[in-house]
Amino acid sequence: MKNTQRRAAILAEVSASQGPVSAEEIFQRLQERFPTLALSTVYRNLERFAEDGLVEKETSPDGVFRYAGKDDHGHYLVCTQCHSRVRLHECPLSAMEEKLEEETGFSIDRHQLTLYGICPACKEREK
Amino acid sequence: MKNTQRRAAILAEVSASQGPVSAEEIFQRLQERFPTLALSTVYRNLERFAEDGLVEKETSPDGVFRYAGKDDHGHYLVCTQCHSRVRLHECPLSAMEEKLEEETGFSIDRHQLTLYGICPACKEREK
DNA sequence: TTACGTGCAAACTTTTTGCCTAGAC
DNA sequence: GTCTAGGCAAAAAGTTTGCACGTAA
Repeated sequence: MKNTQRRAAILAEVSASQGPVSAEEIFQRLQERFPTLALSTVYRNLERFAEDGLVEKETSPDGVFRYAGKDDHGHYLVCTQCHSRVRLHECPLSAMEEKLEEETGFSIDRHQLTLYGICPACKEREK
Repeated sequence: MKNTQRRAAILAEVSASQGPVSAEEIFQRLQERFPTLALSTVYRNLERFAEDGLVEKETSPDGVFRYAGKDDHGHYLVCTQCHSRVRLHECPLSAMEEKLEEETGFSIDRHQLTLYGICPACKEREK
């Protein structure tokens, strides 16, 4: 895998992100630094990273693929209106994972959890 | 909500399915009974059912929307090597969501949870 | 110099929308 | 008879692919 500026920037952007990001989002963020960057390049690289296990590819509830750094273990509560996010400190899954490993035979090493809702500010604004 | 043959058939098809089904899948299954059925009708109805809480809309790991009976809320366990997936019927979050709503002031209405690990077959192969 | 990476445009897939007719109430 | 539902076709939105050129090794 060759080391190009764009490739490095894309990976850095995923890693620096809090929570999963879409190809489009990364594309936007890199527009300034790389005005000629193509969206297809972002897709191709993300796909490659996912294959090589550098990032995790997942589908978010809006139906678009999002990518997350493997070391990103935080869970978020994100507002579906203003996209603000709150990081959660608790994770209810560690207990469950052990039971699931027994039941399924998988070795579980990671999970991705994001909750969606409407934040207090947006609820207020709606009235 | 009017009661039409097609609408009833679509809902019945979701309910009869074990696990989530896509619009396309339902469309295929109803082709024989309703040769003139349009795919857009399937989409419109599924969307409507989801809004009214009759079915649950979810994104499966391949990126397409799938719909499941309301009582069939589930999550996926996916193998990071061969990408095989198992669907789980357990969800530890319903209990947690209520607590989080209190703590954060958000109204939580959905969540996305996927677990990653290595499946039994891949573990075997690794040896 | 060779092969991999990238931009651009076009293709593809899945989902949504508009418009007009058909059918439920 | 009125108003919702549905068929058809086209449009959107997201993602992938082919090709020619650029660039890392």
